[in-house]
Amino acid sequence: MTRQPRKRPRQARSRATVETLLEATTRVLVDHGFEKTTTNRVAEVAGVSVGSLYQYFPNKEALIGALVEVHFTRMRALFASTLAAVADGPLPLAARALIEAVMAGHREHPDLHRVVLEQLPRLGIQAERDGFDAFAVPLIASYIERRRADLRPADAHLAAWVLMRTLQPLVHAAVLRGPEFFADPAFIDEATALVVGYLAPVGEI
Amino acid sequence: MTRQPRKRPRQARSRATVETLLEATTRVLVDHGFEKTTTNRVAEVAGVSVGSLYQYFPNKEALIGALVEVHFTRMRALFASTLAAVADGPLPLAARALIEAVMAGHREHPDLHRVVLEQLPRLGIQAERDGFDAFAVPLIASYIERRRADLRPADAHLAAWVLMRTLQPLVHAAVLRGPEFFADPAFIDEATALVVGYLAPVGEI
DNA sequence: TGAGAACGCGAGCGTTTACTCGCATTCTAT
DNA sequence: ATAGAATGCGAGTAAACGCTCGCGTTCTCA
Repeated sequence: MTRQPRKRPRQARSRATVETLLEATTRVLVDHGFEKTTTNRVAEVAGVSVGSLYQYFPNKEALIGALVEVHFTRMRALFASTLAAVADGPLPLAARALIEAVMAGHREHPDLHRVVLEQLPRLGIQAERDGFDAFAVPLIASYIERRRADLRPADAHLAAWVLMRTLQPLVHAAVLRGPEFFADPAFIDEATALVVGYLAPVGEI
Repeated sequence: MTRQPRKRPRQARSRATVETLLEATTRVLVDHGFEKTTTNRVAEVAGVSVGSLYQYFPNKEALIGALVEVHFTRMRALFASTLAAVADGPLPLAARALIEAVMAGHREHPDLHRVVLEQLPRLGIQAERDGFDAFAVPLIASYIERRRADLRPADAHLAAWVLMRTLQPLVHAAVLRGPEFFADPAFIDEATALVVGYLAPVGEI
């Protein structure tokens, strides 16, 4: 159940082993899907012994957890820096920039994301995503708070939560739907409209 | 892999068995979670032999699939009838009614939904949800189409898809977050605002 | 250069779990 | 009443898979 490596790699040799194992995990996940991803197969693909695998990853979950951790860490950085950069501009531009940033963060390994995202709940990794929410929601909330006068939502925190729980799956759905859709500018337009329409003061009808 | 029952129950006795098995599946899922739900345990809880279980369900997946099927069937009916009832009224009322209907549909067995929803991808049931989308998206699209003059989206089908992929996870997230949040009227207000803001002509800012 | 730490190995153990099979029991229809 | 269909049984099988353990190899450092 522990997620921490049983042993930290100290020598260059073992750091390379860990690296190779993570790459192999990615490949196996993508090529064979989650079900068929076994520790033995990962080790085999990595050209490493299972025993060595278990020196650095206490269990299978930790292996995939490490991959997920990398993703969320990158997304946190990406999200925070993008928001900081656009926080003072007009809302539509800010929304668009954030959406594009999140999408860019998923464009790198779309097939890996597809497999892992689908299986997130299965892992103890619910916690990881909740962790991302715990990080991002306050950021968005304080953005809304600061512009309270220009925006509709009364409860900034609730609105931020709604946005997270709305955009995240929307982007994921777009990723799952394949690259040609994912890249479609019309999709980004709609996602932006969703955010702006939600935050902006009530329009007509 | 087949999802169809290996044999259809003909006598009252066997129909009762199937019913009992489904109830037991629900209970085991709720009480023990997905991981610990084994066919043997389900049979045991049902007070039925595993052998009998496999007479009517070709595999474990079919067992849970049957449960999911019931849910989606009910949701389709609920969704269609609600939309038909409010299609001619004002948008905010229609949106609210639909959201409330969907939420009502999840209020019945929230703990079951929690377990099953989390694990949907794991099953071959992606298909089931896609089936629901295939059913609901055209309905929404034609609603938008009909009111094209009063609404913003140019591409009705895309807009309908975005709404589906937005609201569904939002409601699910609310379910997962627990009943006290789920019942909160502020949440319904926000979800409604999301839909209305998205569909209505551009507001200010 | 040698001792001890770090690293690597992989056959195989132990457990879990979906699923089968041969036979017993109960129902239906004539 | 009875043949045959439907239903029910549950110990047992087979396969998958996470993970261990004992031992060999390579590195670090004084």
